[in-house]
Amino acid sequence: MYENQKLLLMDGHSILNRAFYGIPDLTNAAGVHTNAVYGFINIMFKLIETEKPDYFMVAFDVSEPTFRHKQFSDYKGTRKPMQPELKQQVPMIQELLEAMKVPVLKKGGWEADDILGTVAFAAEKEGMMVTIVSGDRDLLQLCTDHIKIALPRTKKTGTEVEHYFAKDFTEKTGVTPKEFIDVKALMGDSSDNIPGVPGIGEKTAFALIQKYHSIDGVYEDAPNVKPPRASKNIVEFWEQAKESKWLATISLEADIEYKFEDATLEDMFTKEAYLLCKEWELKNILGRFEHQEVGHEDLEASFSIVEDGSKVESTLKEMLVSKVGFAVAFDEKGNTLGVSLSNQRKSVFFTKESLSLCFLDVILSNVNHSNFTLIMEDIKSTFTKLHYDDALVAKSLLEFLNRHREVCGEKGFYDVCLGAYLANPLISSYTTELLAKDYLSLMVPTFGDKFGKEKISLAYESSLKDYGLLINYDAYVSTMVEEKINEELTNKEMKKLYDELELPLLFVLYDMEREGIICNQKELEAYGKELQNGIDRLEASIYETCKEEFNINSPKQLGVILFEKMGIQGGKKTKTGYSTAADVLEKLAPEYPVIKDILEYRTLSKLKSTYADGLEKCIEKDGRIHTTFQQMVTATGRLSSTEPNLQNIPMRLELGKMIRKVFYPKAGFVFVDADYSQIELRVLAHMSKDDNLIQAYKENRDIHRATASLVFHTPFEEVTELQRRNAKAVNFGIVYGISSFGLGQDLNISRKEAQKYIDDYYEAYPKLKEFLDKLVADAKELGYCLTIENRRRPVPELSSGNFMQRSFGERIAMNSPIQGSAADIIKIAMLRVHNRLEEEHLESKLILQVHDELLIEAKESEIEKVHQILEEEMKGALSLKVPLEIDMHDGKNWYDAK
DNA sequence: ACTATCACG
DNA sequence: ACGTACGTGATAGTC
Repeated sequence: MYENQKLLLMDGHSILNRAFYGIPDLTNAAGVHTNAVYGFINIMFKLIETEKPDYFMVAFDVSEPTFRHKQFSDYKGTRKPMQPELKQQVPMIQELLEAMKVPVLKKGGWEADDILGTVAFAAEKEGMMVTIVSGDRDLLQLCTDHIKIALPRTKKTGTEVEHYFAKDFTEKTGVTPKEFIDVKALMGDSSDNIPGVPGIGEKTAFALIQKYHSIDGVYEDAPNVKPPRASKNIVEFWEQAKESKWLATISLEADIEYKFEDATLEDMFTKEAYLLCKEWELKNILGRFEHQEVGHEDLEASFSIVEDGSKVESTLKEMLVSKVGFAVAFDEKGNTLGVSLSNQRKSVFFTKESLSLCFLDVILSNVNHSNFTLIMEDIKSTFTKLHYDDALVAKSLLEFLNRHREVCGEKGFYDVCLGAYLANPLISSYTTELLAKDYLSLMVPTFGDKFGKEKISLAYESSLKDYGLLINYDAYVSTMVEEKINEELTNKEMKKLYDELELPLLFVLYDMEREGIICNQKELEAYGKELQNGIDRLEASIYETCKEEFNINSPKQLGVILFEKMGIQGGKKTKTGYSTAADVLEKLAPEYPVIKDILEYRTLSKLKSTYADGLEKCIEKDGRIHTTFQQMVTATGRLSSTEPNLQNIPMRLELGKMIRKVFYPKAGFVFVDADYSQIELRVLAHMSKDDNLIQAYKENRDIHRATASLVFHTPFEEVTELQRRNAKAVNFGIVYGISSFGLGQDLNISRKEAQKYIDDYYEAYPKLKEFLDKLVADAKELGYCLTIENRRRPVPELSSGNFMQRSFGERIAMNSPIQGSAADIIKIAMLRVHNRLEEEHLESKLILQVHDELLIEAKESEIEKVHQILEEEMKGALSLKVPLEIDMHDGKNWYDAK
């Protein structure tokens, strides 16, 4: 009666264990650890989706000794006792499974293995196909032609599952699953306390069983068994071998009661299970309940696709009566494939064929500056490419945003991703799926779900229905999520940050990206050639000294040459080999001249590959480089710059700094570069209210010298260069969330000396310690830290049980408010500078931001005004307890302007 | 895809 | 006793 039905069995403890170690610690608001439960359920759903079983059960051990292992106090042999965080989750998962009406099989005196074996073989006898999911390879002895063992492996890229039928197992190991028991009887297994036969390891055990097929076979032919060690021991330890086999054998006759009828998957999504998931805040899993309860059918029925251009206008009129969600679809080349709008009740995808030139203007005239909700994720990638991108709609969209920014900046336009970033900046990408899951508990299909690895353009051509569905989801989710995010930002008192800073800044960044910066290709090439000469020279010299040619860029090869072949002492080991990092090598340089060459080689090849060659590839047809400023990447609120990164152009060393000469303004213009002077320390002075620090800045003293004077009890005028340098390092350290080890490492002094510096520092600035301690204490209590402008960063590391993680959290709690407040300040300045340039109708443009620095391409006739604007808006961005100072220079290129 | 290294603030 | 400075991105080598 069960012919061809499918049974899925899970090894409860083993999968729970996998999940626990594979998934970072998660807790709900009450502090209950949930990572293992969460991971377990995900693996479970994944297997249910792929295996599509008719019946499903989970087996657990009972944590009391079983009769097979009764001689040992711990039921799992020599394994360490379970961590409390994991142990707590055993009853939790069982409760959840029971709530989902999944039979939980457990029985005192039997291991989960035995239960799985017993049920699997009984099911096989009834004609079923069985899949057993476990993290434990011991189960492999159970696989047959109808019983499959699935071993999930948690990788960073997701969970992958290995499948074994009997033939797969035999192919891989050369023995049958049954024979594998005999292999274990010979080799033993310390984690299961199976002694095995001394002197027989894995290799020998497999070889013997491949030949003899059983331990009895080996025993009977003992005199001829090789190696001699095995020949002798199989006789001498024969009783132990038999005992081991018994221990290794999974019973197929466990005394367990079950009914397949109780194991149907019909009603897993019960109210009880829903409430448990809610209590444990397993939001991701809650989405599946919604999926079940609401059903996608109803929602997707409200989605449609318009292909006929003549229907566009009338459809729009129908839809644009209230706020709409908006999403643009691009193919892999950046061509526009269509646009979706959603007013929550209806979502419509307009294909590219249906779109008219004035699509957005049509919207505009109809909505009369109504609200827009955008998933900017889809749009931002085209920001930079815009200048040469012909894509009709993308261009008009951006022009639309650009032209109507005053509307957009107030209440007409909402970037849900940007909002979600402010609410939680730790997320790696703000996709529709994620927003839907987090804010709507709605599971939406991804492109990968529908099309796998297919190209986007092909998906559009071949299956418009499914493709349009995805984009309709984007639009639908954006409009649904906007309300939630708005509410969240209001609760967190971040609406001002969003409305008045981040959203308006989006347009400033867009303008900066579009403006770009001239980069002279010929000069860059010439610079690259110079570097290449140096590289060739150094390469030859290094090969000669080492008497061998090797890849100097390979840390692995370099490590072997230096620390093995040349026998250089002091090689610090890393996970993979020797460290060849610059700070390690530098300490060895005086003794070995070749190391100096290697370091110089490194410097030159870095400049060549990343800057000379790398930047050249980024020069666009207009002769300019258009970076992308990422607004939703950093945890602290800073911007980042990609493709290329223009925020890490060399500066510290002269040779590298020369690259800046290839960046220059257009004819009739000059660069004006202004950077804040020690903005982070000034922020610290302000936030900590430390009188000495404030005083020093009010008097506009050399802060590092002043610090040295206080720390080393030396009159200000008599501070030595070394003292100043050390004090500077301490100042930096404070901003980073100081540790004596880190400071010691940086200054190359002992940890003890470093600690003394820190103690003296805190004595010099007494309120600082108090303040930094409070930052940590507050962050521990709240779970997050805040900047001056109420920008928030959660610090989950602070509640970690791991010392290292927790210490990291403490440093984050000290650093993020400082770094983040500095980011707040320069963002305010950018906005104000940009607005001033526009209001005063200047042709000068803000083109770059480098964390504490702004670069303006200024018209020669406007230099004075630009100076004034930078001066006023940067200094006046916020009013702190200390003045904000800037350094400002003009130049005919970026080098000269610094 | 991950690691080591190094460029910037 | 633990083993570290904070925040980024690009490249080359290795698996």
